[in-house]
Amino acid sequence: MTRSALETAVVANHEIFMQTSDRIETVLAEHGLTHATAHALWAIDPAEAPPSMKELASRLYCNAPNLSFVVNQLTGRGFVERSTDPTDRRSRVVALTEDGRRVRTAVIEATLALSPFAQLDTDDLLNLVGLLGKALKRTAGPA
Amino acid sequence: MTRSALETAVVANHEIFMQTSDRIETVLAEHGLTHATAHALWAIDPAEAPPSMKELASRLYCNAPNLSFVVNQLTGRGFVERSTDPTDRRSRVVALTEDGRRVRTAVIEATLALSPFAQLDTDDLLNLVGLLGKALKRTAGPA
DNA sequence: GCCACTTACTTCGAGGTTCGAAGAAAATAA
DNA sequence: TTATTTTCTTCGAACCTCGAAGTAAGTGGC
Repeated sequence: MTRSALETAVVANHEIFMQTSDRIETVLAEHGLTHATAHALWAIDPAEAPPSMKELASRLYCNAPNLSFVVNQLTGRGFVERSTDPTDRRSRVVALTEDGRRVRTAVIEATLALSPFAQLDTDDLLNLVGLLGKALKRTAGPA
Repeated sequence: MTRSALETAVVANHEIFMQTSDRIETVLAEHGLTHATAHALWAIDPAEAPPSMKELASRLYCNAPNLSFVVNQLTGRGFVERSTDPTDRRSRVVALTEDGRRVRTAVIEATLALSPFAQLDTDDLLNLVGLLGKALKRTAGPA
């Protein structure tokens, strides 16, 4: 029996992720980042309101203690700053510094350049984005 | 400026991988596996000749010491067996045990069932497989 | 206002994972 | 035979992740 289309897709998605992670390692190291810290940095969109720790942990699929550890490292590097949310003083919001914005942009650009997806032409990319979005949409159930 | 199709695709690829990893955690734990050991188990196809440690490390994008550690765990669980390659006695080949084959199948089935891709219909899946394969093919350069 | 409860986060300590360096064993080549 | 290369393992350090416990702040009942 030959491998199903579903299995092939899952394996290919995994493989593309692993290849991308592997290739950006050098770039991350140049900025003093690891995969965990780079992922967190990426997840903070400077165009949006700074997320709380809780929100960020959910985006990264990690728990609160782990996120505290990661954000401490980013703070130490001067890439993010914590502050207390004035509307709920239990919450800490995490905002990019100017350095953080710069490094985040550099990491994203390097990742896009090294991704296997960079080889696809515009039509294929749009097609792909549609399919990946469809897969994610169906399972995103609002809470 | 809005996000490019390339960036959207890369983010979606990452997100699908994270969601899948997150969802199979319970199943892996039931079999005494972690992500690292499950990935290694998956990478050993019982239909092919057992890979050497070197070959397996390359598939997993990890280095030799790390793979030794992971294979030790799988060996402890009784899922794989090491033996010396008779054609090159420096090499150790890693083969699935009967238990290993059974658990590998269970892990793959659970993963496929929980993957966001499971929501796509056959046409979309075939289309997706074509696009992912295209992205991988162009960058696979033979060493 | 006071008290119990819940929520958001941090610290701590343990365990899991990854990796570079060094070393053992076997193949290769001169 | 001897030097070199290849494959793998062990060791030790650093990093990552998580459960448990603790702190601070919001919420609701009275």
